[in-house]
Amino acid sequence: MSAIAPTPTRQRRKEARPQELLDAALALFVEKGFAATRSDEVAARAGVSKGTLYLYYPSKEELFKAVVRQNLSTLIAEGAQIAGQFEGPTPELLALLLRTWWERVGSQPASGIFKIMFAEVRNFPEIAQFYVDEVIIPAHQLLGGAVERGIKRGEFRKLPVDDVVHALVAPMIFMSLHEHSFGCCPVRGHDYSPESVLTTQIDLVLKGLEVRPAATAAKKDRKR
Amino acid sequence: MSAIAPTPTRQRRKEARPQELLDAALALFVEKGFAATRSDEVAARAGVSKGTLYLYYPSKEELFKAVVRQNLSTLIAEGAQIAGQFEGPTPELLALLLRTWWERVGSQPASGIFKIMFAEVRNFPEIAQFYVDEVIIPAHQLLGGAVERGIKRGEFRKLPVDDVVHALVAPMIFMSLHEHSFGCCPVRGHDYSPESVLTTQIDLVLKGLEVRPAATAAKKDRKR
Amino acid sequence: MSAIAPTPTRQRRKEARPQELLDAALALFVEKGFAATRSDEVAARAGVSKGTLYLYYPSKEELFKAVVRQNLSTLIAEGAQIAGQFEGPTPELLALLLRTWWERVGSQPASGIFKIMFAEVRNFPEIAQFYVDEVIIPAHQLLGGAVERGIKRGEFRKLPVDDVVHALVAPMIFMSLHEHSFGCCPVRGHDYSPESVLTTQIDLVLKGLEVRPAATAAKKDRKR
Amino acid sequence: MSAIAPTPTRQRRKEARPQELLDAALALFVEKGFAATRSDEVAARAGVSKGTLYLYYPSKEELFKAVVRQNLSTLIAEGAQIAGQFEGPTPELLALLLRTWWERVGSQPASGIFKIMFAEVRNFPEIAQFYVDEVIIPAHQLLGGAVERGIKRGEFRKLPVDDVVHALVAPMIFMSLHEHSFGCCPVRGHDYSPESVLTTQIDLVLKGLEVRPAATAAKKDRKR
DNA sequence: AATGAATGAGATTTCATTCAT
DNA sequence: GATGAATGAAATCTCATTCAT
Repeated sequence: MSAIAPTPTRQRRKEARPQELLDAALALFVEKGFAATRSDEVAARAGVSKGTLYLYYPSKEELFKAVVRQNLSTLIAEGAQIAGQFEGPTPELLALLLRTWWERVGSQPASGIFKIMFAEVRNFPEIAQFYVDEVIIPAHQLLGGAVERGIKRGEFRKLPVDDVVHALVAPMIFMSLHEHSFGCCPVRGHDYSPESVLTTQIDLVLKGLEVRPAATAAKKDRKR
Repeated sequence: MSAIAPTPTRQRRKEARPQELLDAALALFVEKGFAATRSDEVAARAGVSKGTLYLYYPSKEELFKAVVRQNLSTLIAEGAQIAGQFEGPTPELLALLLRTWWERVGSQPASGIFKIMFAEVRNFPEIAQFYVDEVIIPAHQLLGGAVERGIKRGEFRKLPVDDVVHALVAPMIFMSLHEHSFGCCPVRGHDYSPESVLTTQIDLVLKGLEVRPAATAAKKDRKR
Repeated sequence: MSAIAPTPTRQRRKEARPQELLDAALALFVEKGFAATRSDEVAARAGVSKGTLYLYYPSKEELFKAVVRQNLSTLIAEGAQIAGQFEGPTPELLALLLRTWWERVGSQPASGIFKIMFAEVRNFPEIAQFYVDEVIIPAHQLLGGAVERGIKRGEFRKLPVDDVVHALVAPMIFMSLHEHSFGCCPVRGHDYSPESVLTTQIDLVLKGLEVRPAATAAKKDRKR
Repeated sequence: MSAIAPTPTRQRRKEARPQELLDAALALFVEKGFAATRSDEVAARAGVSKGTLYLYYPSKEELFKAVVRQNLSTLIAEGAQIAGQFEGPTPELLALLLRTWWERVGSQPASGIFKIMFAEVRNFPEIAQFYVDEVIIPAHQLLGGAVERGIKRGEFRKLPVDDVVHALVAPMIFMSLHEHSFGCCPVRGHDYSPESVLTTQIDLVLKGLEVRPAATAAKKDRKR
């Protein structure tokens, strides 16, 4: 039909290979962990032979690093997208950031990367620093910025910013971890839909941040 | 001197063996993960030979299960201790529960069990159910009960109990995970002391749960 | 200009290919040995792709044999050149043969073939006989003939011809072997120029062969 | 019978293992070369399993080095023994050194080490230096010393010492190489007994070294 | 009961060889 | 003819497990 000759199969596949291999590896690493995943499994899932895998990544460890890097970049990119030129009230900004994060990251396959990180960083110190620099710090800056904005604008109480960020972030990532670990084995008797957890989490934290005349309960608690 | 002959070293050690082995195994499994931990390392750390390990546990997998089971029991026992016959206002009860949990569990070595669980459950399905039944559900019942108490007594807003529990629990466990993963690689520029995080988390959530006349911000957020 | 069209590059190279491949292979086999030389290295050094190599030689083993055969032929051809219609005194003939051999063979890259032969014949029995028939025997005949000529003409003592040939040949080839093995790693403190070794070797052996009235020392030695 | 309990089989074997493995490895490395020898072959020949080999030597390369070192040390020790307190005429000393070397080294299995060295040194630079320092240099010093002694005592002509040593050594080692390479494939029609070669070599070289009034032939040869 | 030498299945990785383009 | 992506057999090495002492 077209005047352009069709890309030859070989070549088309060759270009797609790295991505196919990384996807296969991500899925398996998330499911079974790094050590328990065999090289041939990754190759098989990507539809190639064992040897081909080593044509693209010189060792299983390098493959692992490539998987982490590729998916972290995505995370970072998402973060940048999410942030930006929001104009309205800060509570709405925070709600938007958390919801968007869940839709774009937390509920996507790439969120498996969190499970991998927690499970394996201690065996890959180079990656630890990488992750801290490229994910944790930017994420904290993004959310920390929003919290500070709320405090400055008098919308939020004056609380330690980093700790608030922790309280915001932890339940989100925790949900991802759960899905990838206990996901298959539902906690019977519990109403555990991410959607609901998310909504309540936002409600709760925003209320907790809200400035009000009577803040007696918190003071008491402070004394410790 | 005493009429009681001193326990011979051999025997004394013999009785302590299982515990020593489990402790060594826990430490290593937490540090390196199940697959990456070698049997001889465990034996060496427990001060016995490889062969001896197999006298007590018939396989590395069984050793792993024993480690998890033993430490889950500990967790459960801790849970029971923490709960109890509290009489005062519910916010104080919740604060007490969270603080006690952190002191007795989260900040202790045994908290490494959380990291193990997330990393390995999918490879040990039998354990998954075990953990759900023995840890997740009891913990949720404990905290869920407290939240419900607060709602019934008119101290807390009516929010979905399970979701509130998630918001309470996640940041706590998340801190444990961090210590065991990125602990060695501090996030420079961030003020991340568990003590501070804990205090803010309690303050934030209790404020979020508090009943007040004007709850406008939350309503707005709900619409989306 | 010329009526003859210039050979197209492709074709010109095509004809040169086998030689280029054999040269590349010889160099690498000499340097690293048969097993440690990778096919792609040979191809790369010859400036072609791995696939092309297999268009010319059906396997690495056949390539090896071709390398040996081709270079053995060279050795043989050299042998023929060296021999010839010499008329003068036999000591001079021998000196000439040894010097010429060193210049034309021993000091040339092709001498690497000796290293290969010693290292690999036992893995390639077909080649062993080939080498014996085509190199060792002709060489021995050539030198043996010269030695016999000397004995017959009364220039040399009556010594076992084959053993004398060994004493003539060994130091020469030994030098080649050294260059290809320890060449890169000079024996400090030793004066080891091939030129000097060669001169002394000729001097020594010719003196040793020389007929003289008093040959007492040698007789004593014989007794043992 | 004896009061001494018999060494338990396990332990007895354990002590013998390194030697058994080194012997097996030497034989196979000499026969097939380093790269072409498979680890399990070595293990099998030593009567143990693959895994056991790695209990004693952490890699095939280390095994190779151990083989070389063990056998070279022997060589050096032998050299030292042989040298020493010889009192008689230098020609007899040289003859003794060469004969003893052949009996104790050249004709023994350990002589296979020479073949290995020539074939593999370029791939193991550390070993190259080791060999030069521990074998080549001591050997040259030993023989060089003897040659110098002869020159000083007026028994030998003044010739470049290092070159003479080369002429002495080369035919001996060359014989070893031959046995290990073409040994299985005799050069028909040639009388090639080591004994005979050795005798002639000694005769020839000692005559060549001998001091005599008329040394015309050598002078002529020098001119070129 | 305790040991640690021995085992061998299994994992990673390499590389000669093939074959679609 | 030429290419180089793909293959998979084979080699090295690891480590959970056994068992003679």
